[in-house]
Amino acid sequence: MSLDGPTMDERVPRDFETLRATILDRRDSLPKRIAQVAAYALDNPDDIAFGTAASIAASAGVQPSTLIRFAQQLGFDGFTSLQQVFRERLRERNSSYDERLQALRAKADAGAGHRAIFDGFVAAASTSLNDISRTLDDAHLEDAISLLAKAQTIFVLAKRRSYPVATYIAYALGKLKIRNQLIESAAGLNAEMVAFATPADAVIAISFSPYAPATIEEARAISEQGVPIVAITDSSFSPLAQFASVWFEVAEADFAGFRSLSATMALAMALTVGVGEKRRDASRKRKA
Amino acid sequence: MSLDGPTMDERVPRDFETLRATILDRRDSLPKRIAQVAAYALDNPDDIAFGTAASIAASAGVQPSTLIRFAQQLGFDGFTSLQQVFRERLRERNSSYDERLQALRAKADAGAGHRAIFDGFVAAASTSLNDISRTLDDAHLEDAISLLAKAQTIFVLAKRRSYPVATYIAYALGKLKIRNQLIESAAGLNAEMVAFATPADAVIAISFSPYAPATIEEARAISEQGVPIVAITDSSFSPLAQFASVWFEVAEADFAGFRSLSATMALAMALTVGVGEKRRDASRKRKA
DNA sequence: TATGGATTGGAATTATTATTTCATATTCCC
DNA sequence: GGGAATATGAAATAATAATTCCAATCCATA
Repeated sequence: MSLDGPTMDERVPRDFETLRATILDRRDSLPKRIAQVAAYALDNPDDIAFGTAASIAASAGVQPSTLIRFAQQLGFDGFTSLQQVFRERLRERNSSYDERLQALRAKADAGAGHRAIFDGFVAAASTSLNDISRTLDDAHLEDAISLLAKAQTIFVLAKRRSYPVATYIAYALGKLKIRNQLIESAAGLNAEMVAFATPADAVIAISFSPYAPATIEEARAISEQGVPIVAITDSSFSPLAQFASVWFEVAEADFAGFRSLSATMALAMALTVGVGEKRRDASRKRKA
Repeated sequence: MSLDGPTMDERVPRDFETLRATILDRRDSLPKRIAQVAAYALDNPDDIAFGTAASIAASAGVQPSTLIRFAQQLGFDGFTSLQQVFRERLRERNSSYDERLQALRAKADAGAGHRAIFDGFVAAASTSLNDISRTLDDAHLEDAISLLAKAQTIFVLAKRRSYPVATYIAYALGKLKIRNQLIESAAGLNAEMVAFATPADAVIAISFSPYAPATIEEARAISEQGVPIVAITDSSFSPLAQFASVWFEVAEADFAGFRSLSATMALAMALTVGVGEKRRDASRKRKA
């Protein structure tokens, strides 16, 4: 019999991800009942965090002592210390993304490698998504969709940083068979393209500070032709807000000098698919 | 003296928001020590969720019995049932986005309005971000960045759904003053553009199932010229994975038939900014 | 400033929960 | 198939934590 139990080189997992990896790693070499607990733990981490040894054991279909053996097998000295890891995970996850973002920025500045940069962009995106789901006004969304659903052609207007959103909108509208026109012209004919729009059409315009002058200029021109505009921008002082029939304020978090686009993307997709649905409903009604 | 204590009309708060409101409402009419607990509870909800009566009491600077009185004051029959509310809050917040996404899809299908569509896209984006932070391989990230940092010109290759990502990469590389070339040509000269690439350059190629044939064809051609490729795609069966020196598997959640781009975007930005940093470091070293 | 009621602190008590122990069952190897 | 090593179940035990109780204190009011 070799010296088993908590030997020196066996590191106790301190965070959930390490724990998860350890469990997955040993999964096959674990005894049946212990493996049963392991599977349950990974499937129901919340239960482990909050339950008592007895209640968890019952849910997992084992004895409380098996739970403790499972914990010891992993190097913890009891169920309680294993549970700490599951609780810490909830705390972490729940700690506001803003705080995490702060920490990540500091980390990246300190030169903590490229993973930190990646984490920063993920955090920025998550923060932006959280913000927009809190602040988006349902009524505006309805208004914008109604307005766009009535349009003969939807013009899509955005440059520079916002341009990727415009291309995705154009792609999605195309897939939904909704007539649309991305305002970009290699031949420098934007002004002429804009001139084709009529009040029966509509525009989705996207621009964030510092507002691309071309976007603003084209938005002004097009609004003067009486074409309704749905704008996505970042503040009520935005020049776009003045020309717009409906406008959305989207605050994207930034990291390393680049703003996230995730909130804008989500909104853009909701508008696009919303228009698609509205049109389907309308044409169904017309037939009936 | 009126009938105090747990009277009939005094509803016990079952969820955190109601509880919060109740506390805020009564804040002024509470005895000093109880108010002290109330303030602590709202400031440190996580501690209440996880701590023991004794530990929380110590942190809040009161006796354990005061905690229980606080709970009873609010209509609970003891500290334990008050604690349940704080725990439930963590569970809720943390309930996997996957489940929420399921629920939202059902809701949207049932025609629950456009807000449901929007929520669905937000949830899809969040799910994708969670997934990628779990699965991204740090070593691949390092490899890809080193490879791209050495390139004279970075070619960016993506069509259709992935095209927005390509435009954002091109924008960001441009802002960082890194020479790059987006492979898109209104004049149909893509093949010629591709032919200019040499082994001293590098490619970022992005394609998801169903893989745009043009992307695959161009990736093949360019890899045959000996140009190293960093690929972002969705499975190891992807044709892109074959041509790539380094490739990333990104699983984007979809909603209403459109996949999120948020994870891909985050990865793309990390690559871009990572390359920028690496180059700055390298040029600093050369000077020293 | 005296008095009654409300509030608080701290220890005693009770309840709950984790852990240990030991008998029994299972598995693996010779 | 026999026997050792390992795994499991169930109850006993130890530890921990919630609750209660009572004396001391505070505070408003007459």
